[in-house]
Amino acid sequence: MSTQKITIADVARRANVSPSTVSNYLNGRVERMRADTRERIKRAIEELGYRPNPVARQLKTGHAPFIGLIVPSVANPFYGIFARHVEAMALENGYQVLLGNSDRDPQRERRYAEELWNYGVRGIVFGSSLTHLTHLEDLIKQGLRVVAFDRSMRSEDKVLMDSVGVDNAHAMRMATRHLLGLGHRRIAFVSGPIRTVSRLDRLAGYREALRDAGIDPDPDLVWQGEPFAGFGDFDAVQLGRQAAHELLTLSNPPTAIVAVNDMYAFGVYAGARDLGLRIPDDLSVVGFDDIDLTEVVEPPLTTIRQPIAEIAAKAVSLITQRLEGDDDTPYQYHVLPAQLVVRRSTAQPRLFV
Amino acid sequence: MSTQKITIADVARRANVSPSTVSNYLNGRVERMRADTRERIKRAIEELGYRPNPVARQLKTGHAPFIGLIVPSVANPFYGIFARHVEAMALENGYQVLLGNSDRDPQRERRYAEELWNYGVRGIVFGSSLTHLTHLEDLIKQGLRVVAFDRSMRSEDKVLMDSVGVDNAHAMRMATRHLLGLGHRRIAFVSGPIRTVSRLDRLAGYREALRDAGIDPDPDLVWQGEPFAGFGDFDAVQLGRQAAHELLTLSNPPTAIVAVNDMYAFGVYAGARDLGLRIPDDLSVVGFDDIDLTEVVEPPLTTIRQPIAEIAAKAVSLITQRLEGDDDTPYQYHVLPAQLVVRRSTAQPRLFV
DNA sequence: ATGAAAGCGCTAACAT
DNA sequence: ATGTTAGCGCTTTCAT
Repeated sequence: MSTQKITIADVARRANVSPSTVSNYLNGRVERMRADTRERIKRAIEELGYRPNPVARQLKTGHAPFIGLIVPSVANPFYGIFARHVEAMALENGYQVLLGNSDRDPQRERRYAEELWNYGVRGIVFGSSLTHLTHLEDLIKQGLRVVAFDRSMRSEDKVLMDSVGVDNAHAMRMATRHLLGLGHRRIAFVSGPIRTVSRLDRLAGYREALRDAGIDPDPDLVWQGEPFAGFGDFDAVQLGRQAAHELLTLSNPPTAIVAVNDMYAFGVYAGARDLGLRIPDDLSVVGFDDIDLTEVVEPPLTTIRQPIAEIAAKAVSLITQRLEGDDDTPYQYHVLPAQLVVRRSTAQPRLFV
Repeated sequence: MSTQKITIADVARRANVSPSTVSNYLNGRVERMRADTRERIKRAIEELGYRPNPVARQLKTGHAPFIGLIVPSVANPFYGIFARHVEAMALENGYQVLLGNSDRDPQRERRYAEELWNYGVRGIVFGSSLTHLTHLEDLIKQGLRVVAFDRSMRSEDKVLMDSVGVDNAHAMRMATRHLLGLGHRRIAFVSGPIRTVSRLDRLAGYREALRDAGIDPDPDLVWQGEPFAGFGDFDAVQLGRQAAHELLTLSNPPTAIVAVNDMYAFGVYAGARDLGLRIPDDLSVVGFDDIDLTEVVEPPLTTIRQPIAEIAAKAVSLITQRLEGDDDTPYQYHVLPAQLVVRRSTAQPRLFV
C-alpha cells in the first residue's frame, strides 16, 4: 500500500551527486554550486516526489520550527480568535503553531510544556498565566522561552519571561467607574475560579474603583464559580447564568454586574432573562474582551476591548526574537491599551435614589 | 544555560546495564527482567531526570503518537468545541492532537496534511470536507487515513475515507419545513462560500423542502457571501449581517431566513436589528449547530442540534481503529441523528395571508 | 536475562 | 565545487 519512502540518498543517486550536496541544495547553500548540478538535483527531487523527513532533520539539528501555544480553551471564542492570530503571525515568521488547551490547570500546562520541550520546541506562548509558575521553573532554567499573555510583573516572580497584555486592573477600574458614574452602588463581580494573574488584577481593579467611590466592597457580590466536569471555559456561559441566578435573588441584589469576560456576561444575560429581568432596565452588565458577538446580542454588550491582534503579534515577535539570537534584552511586561466600549447593556439603575 | 541533555546511554551507564535494557524497560518489556535491574534503571532515570527523546524514537519506529485535526477555523466556537472533544477523546486513546485551521482552502488543507504526513502523522480528522478531494488523493494512496466530518458519500468519490456526521440535507429539510409549517413562503438561505459537501447538502435540503411544498426556489433568496481578508469563518457574523441587509431590503423580501450555521444566524440578528426589524415578529431565523450561545441570544435561536461530542468520539475511534490494525472494514458514512430545537426565533409571518 | 551492533534519514565538519 | 564520514538518540534483531 504505502509507497517506498524516498530518501536523500535516492535523490543523490539519481542526480549523480553525494547526499551532502543534496543537503546543501535543500538548505540553500548553493552559492558555489554549478548550475547544472543544481538543475539535476532539482529534477531528481521532482521526478521522485521527494520530501525531506523533518524528523530526521530535527534529530540532527536539535531545532524544531514550532512554537507552542497553550490557552485555557479554544471553546472560548476569544482564545479561538487569539489562536488564529498567533497562527497567522507564526506562519509569517516561518513557524508552525502547536496548540494545547489547559483549562487553567497547572498540571495540564506542565504536561503540555514538557511534551513540547521534549519535541524540541523552545518557545511557548501562554494565553493565560497562572499565579504560580513553579511548574515551569525547571523548563525555563533549561532554556525554554516563554511569553505570557497578561502576566503583570509580580515581585515574587522568580521565573523569567516576557509578558504582553492590557492593564487589567486599570481596565476593570474603567468598567466599574462607568457603572458608578451611571449611579450604580451595588455592583457585582462575576468570574470563574480566580487562578490567573489577569483575573486577580481584574478583581483588584473592581475593588479599587469601588473604594475610590467610597464604597466598601461587599464580599457577597464577588461570585466565583467552580467549573463543572473538566472543561473550564467550556462552561463559562453556564457559570455566568448560575451567577446571575444566585446574585439576583439575594435579598439585596446588585443593580449591575461586571463579568470577567464576555462569555460570562452572556451567561448573565440568560440568567437575568430566566428571572424576568431586563437589561439594561433592571440590570446593567459589562463584559471583557469585546469578541464579535458582543455586537450581536440584545442588547449589545458594553465591554472592554483588548487589542487582540496586536497582542498576538507582539507575543510572537517576542518569542521569535529570543529564539533567534537576541536573548539579552531584559524581560519586560508590554502593556497595550484597553478601551471601554459603551453599548446598550448599561444604563442608570431603575431605582436611582 | 541549558543543562546537558541526558540520553539513554547516561541512564544505562548509571544503572550498569546496556542501552537496550533501558529501552526494554521504557517500552514495558520487563517480564523477564530481574527485579533489581528494573529497580536500578528506575532509580537512574529518576536521579538523572531522564526524559526519552520522542524525536529519536520516531525516527527509528516511524510512528508518531499524534492525530491531525484540520478544521475551518477555531474562531467559530462550534469548531472550538469540536476540537476540545476531539482532543479529549484522542488523549484517552493515547494520542495527541495537532490542530490546523484551513479556512476551507484546499491549498491550506493540502499543506497541513502534507506537513503532518511528513512528520509521521498517519491519521487526520477533517472538520469539514471540501467537495473535491483530489488534493489529498496521493497522500491517501500512500497510506494516510482520513475521517471526514460531514462527507456524505458521493458517487464521484475516488478517495477512500470514513465519514461521520448528521444527514445535512434531511436536517435542513426539517428546518425549512418548520418554517413552512408556520406559514412562511419566502424563505432565504444564508451561507458563506459553498465549497463543502455539508453546505451543498444543506442547500439541497432547503430546496427540496420548498419544492415539496410546491414552491419554486427563488435564486435571489440564496445568499452566498465571499469572506473578506483571509480568515473565512472568522467573518461569519459579519457576513450574516451583510446578508440580512441585502435580503431584507429586496423589493420582495423574505419573511424567514435559514442560516448555514449559528454564527451566520447571529449575524442575521444584528442585520435585522440594524434595519429596525424584530425577531420573530418581522423575521423568523433558524440556525444550525446549536452552540451554547443559541440559548443566550435574544430571542433564543431555533436551530438544528448536532451531537457534537458523539461525532468527535466516533471520528477519533474510527481513526484509531484503522491506525491500530483493523484497516479492512469497508469505508463508511456514519450518520448520527440531528434534531430540530425550536426556540423563540421562529413564529408565523406577520402578514400571514 | 542482558548486550552488541546496525540503522532510521538527515546535517555539518572536514577533506579533497 | 563536491564527497566522506561521523553522529543525533533511540529501537530492535540477533547473540550469548
